[in-house]
Amino acid sequence: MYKNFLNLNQDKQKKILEVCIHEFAERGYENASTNTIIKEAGISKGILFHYFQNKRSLFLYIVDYCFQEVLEEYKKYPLTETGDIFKRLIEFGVLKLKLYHAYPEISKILLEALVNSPKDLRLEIETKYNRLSKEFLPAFFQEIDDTKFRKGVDTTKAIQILTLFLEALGQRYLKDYKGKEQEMLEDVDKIMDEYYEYMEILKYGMYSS
Amino acid sequence: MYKNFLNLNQDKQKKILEVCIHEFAERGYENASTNTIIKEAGISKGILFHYFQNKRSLFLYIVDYCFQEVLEEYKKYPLTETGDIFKRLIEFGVLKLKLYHAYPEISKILLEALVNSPKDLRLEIETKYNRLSKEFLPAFFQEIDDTKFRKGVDTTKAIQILTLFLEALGQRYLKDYKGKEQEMLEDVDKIMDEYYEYMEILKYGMYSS
Amino acid sequence: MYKNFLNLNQDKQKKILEVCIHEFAERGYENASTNTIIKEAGISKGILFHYFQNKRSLFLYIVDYCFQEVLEEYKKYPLTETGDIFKRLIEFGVLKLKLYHAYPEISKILLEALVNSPKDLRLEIETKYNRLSKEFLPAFFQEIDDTKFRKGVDTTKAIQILTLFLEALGQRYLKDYKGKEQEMLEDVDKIMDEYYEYMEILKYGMYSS
Amino acid sequence: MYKNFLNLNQDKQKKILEVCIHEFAERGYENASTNTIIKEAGISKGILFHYFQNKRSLFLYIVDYCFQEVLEEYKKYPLTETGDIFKRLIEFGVLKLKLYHAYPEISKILLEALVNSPKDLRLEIETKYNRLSKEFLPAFFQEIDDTKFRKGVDTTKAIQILTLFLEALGQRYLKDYKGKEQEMLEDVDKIMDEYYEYMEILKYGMYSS
DNA sequence: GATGAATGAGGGTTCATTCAT
DNA sequence: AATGAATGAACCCTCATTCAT
Repeated sequence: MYKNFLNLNQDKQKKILEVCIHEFAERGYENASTNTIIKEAGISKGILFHYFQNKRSLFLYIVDYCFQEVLEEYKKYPLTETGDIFKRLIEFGVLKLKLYHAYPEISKILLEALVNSPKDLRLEIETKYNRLSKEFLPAFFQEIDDTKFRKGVDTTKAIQILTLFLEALGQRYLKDYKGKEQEMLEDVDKIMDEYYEYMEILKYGMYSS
Repeated sequence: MYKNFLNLNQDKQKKILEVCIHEFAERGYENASTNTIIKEAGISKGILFHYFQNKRSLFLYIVDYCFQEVLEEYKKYPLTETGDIFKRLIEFGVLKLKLYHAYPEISKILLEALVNSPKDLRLEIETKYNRLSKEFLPAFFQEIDDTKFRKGVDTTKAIQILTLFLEALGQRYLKDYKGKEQEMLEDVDKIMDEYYEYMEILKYGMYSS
Repeated sequence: MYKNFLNLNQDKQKKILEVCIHEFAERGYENASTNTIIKEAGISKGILFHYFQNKRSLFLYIVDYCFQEVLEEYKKYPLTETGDIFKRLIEFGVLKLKLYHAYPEISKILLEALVNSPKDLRLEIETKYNRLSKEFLPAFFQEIDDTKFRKGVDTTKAIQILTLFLEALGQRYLKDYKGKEQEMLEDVDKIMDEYYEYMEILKYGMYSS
Repeated sequence: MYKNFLNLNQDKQKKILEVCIHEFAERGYENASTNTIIKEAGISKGILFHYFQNKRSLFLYIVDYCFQEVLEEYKKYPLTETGDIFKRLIEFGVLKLKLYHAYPEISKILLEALVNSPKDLRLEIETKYNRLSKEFLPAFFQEIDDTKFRKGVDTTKAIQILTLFLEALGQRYLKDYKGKEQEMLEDVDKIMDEYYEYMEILKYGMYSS
């Protein structure tokens, strides 16, 4: 598939990837211009289409690459809080936000690949996403100590709530800090405090004591 | 402004609106093609721009139309639960979900108009949105009985949690039922039950008794 | 030909003519927009093309009208200096400039009709121009007292020189005062003085004493 | 800048230049059609804009090219008469006329580029023109022996007259010989004689003896 | 006579993709 | 492997002109 590209030396690959990520992040799939890409990567029209058959497959490659990239980052920071789901979720939420802001372009591509691309692309990417998250997420919750939940609380439901809520909260932060990545990093402590406050309320509703 | 269009007989208006909504929903503002629109609506290039001066103003009209459309639907279903915020939110969440599924394209346009359009368009739409939601939302929360919250719970924060959570839950349902609008309507009771279960947990964490 | 238009009451005719003159003067034949014309004249698309079959013939009508208009103006100011060609030419030159500036749009149309229009239009207008100027110009020089020229000076040639020179001088003034019609009218005396200076030199070369 | 175009082989460049010159000369900047150009040059839409970024810059290139072309022609015929301004002007006038007729389209473009183009284009071209004419024109008059003028004659005014007159005369010849370039070249001697006659009259009015 | 809705060709420009070199 | 010249469809939009009313 992409072997022509993968045979390139690392530096050139890196350069091209960076340019593509930048362009796709900034302008979205359809508006991204292969012309801009080759100009900024300093490569020729022909060779781009030699590496990646067409724009579509180039984009799929980039999305995949971004995926792997963030996954590896996630793996670099193993979550320490194992027993207490609330603490773990806060850790996870903050990590996510940090990664969003450490790799804003990669994050933007991943977020928007599922929203702004043409239908067929969207579908293709969606299936990959789903496959991956099915492998990844269960591991996250497997060591949870579910004896702490109060009776009458369906643990799965509770986790659902927490996950969904954190997802939504994360997105709200993302929106609020859009274009102010630096500020966000400075506010990490404040954000974590907020996470805690919210979690405290939820915890009260779920835990037994 | 749009009088040329509004003078048209209802059938033709409907047809054109449907085509535009479909195109803008599927491809977004920038990638929507006026060529596709005229082809599918069976009208000429010239007349489209006779009705709506340009693509931009066509889009604004469509967004406005979508707005009115959902607003009217909302008004059709006045929320009955007044005192208990949890019940009211459930009602609201389910209503929202129903509307999402009854008008998936309209909903998509409204959701993405504020996210994926070029900056200037976004700003123009945002101001309209804000004006409307300032009229609409306060009424929603004004009669809430906040004595019911337990001490130590910041009412605003609590409402934030509920709103965010419902938003996220709604989106998950949306995703799950994508393309299966009928099933969704049949499952409304099941969904409401789920809403209740989730809410019960949250309520426990927030209410005093 | 234009009888539909000519049957209109004078006010309506006037209004339409003014609008057309303005549009054609400002934007030239090809860039002039019949849309703009009907909008500003407050008439309908259909009726404009009912009066004048098409844009081409509308333009020809306007050019003709402009022609008649300036010709009439010329006739209003019969040149007083009869014997002395130099004085008459100065009078004529200044009159011309005044008319250019009294009717800048009409003048612009006439000037540019012969330069900026499509080839076939240009040719058609040119023939009319030539026919008219052949009737008009000889009268201008018929009462010239040619005994004043010094021997060896071909009177016809001399008049050619003067005519050409004045033409060129007039155009230079036109260019210099482009967009500053008011200033020009204020400078009329200064301009006449310049005309005199130039003429004095030429006169010295042509007259006998 | 125009390197894509300049890398073309001479024949193709020539062909495209000719077509562009023809189109711009005949229809002016705004009404010239890039569609017509590509059709007549037998090239594709894409490649025209690959050579020249856009219509504007294509036009600027063409104007520049025309400029260089006539300048080179001027240089081929160095003016021999140095002291006597009259003789020199005749030489110059005739040369100009010859060039007008040898390159009617190029001449038309240069003449009208400064008159009929949109304002911003005009300004850009004007600055280039001025820069060039400031290098070129002074040389033309610098060796003039102005002691020959009779007292009371303002040398500058005199030269103004001569220049303006020649300009006007040239334009009349141009008009007379329009479409009959061959005849004109055959009549060069007759024309020069006429120039002489005219000049003789003017000289008499300006020179002292 | 008078309207203005409707047409569709044409405007300049950008684009992903191909292919001879 | 690598280049970039070349293609032509597609982009939004404007236009003179027609014709049913």
